[in-house]
Amino acid sequence: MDHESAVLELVDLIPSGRATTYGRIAAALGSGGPRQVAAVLARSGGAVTWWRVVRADGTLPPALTDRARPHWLAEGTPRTERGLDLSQALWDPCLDLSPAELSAALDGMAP
DNA sequence: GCCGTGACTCGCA
DNA sequence: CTGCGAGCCACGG
Repeated sequence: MDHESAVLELVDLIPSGRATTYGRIAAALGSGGPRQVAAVLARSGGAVTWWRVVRADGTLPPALTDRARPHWLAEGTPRTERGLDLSQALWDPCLDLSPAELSAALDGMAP
C-alpha cells in the first residue's frame, strides 16, 4: 500500500451528497499534506469521485467548479454560490468513517 | 538522489 | 471583505 493508493481509496469512500477537503484527507492519512492529495487527484485524471473533494473554504478553482457543479446538483450536495456549504456537507473520514473502514482504506499507513 | 512543481492552508496586513 | 507570503511534501523529470 502506498500513499497514492490510500488517497484514491479514501476519496472513493466519500458518500454521495457529501464532501470533504484536501486537508481532512491528508489528516486522516496521517502523512503528506493537502497538496499531495491534490497532486494525486490531478494525476488520477477523473478515475475517482474528485468532485467530492474541495478546498478548506468549500470552493474549487473555477475551471473545476464548472465540471463539479452538475455532480453536486445530481447528488444534492449542500451548496453555496461560490462552492459547497461545508457546514452541512462536510464528511470527515476520522469522524464519519468507522475505525474498521478507515483502517481498511489506510491498510496500515497511519500509526 | 537532487530539484521544480502545485486541484492547498493558514496567519497576518 | 481581498491579497500576500511562507510552509508544506509526495510526485515526476
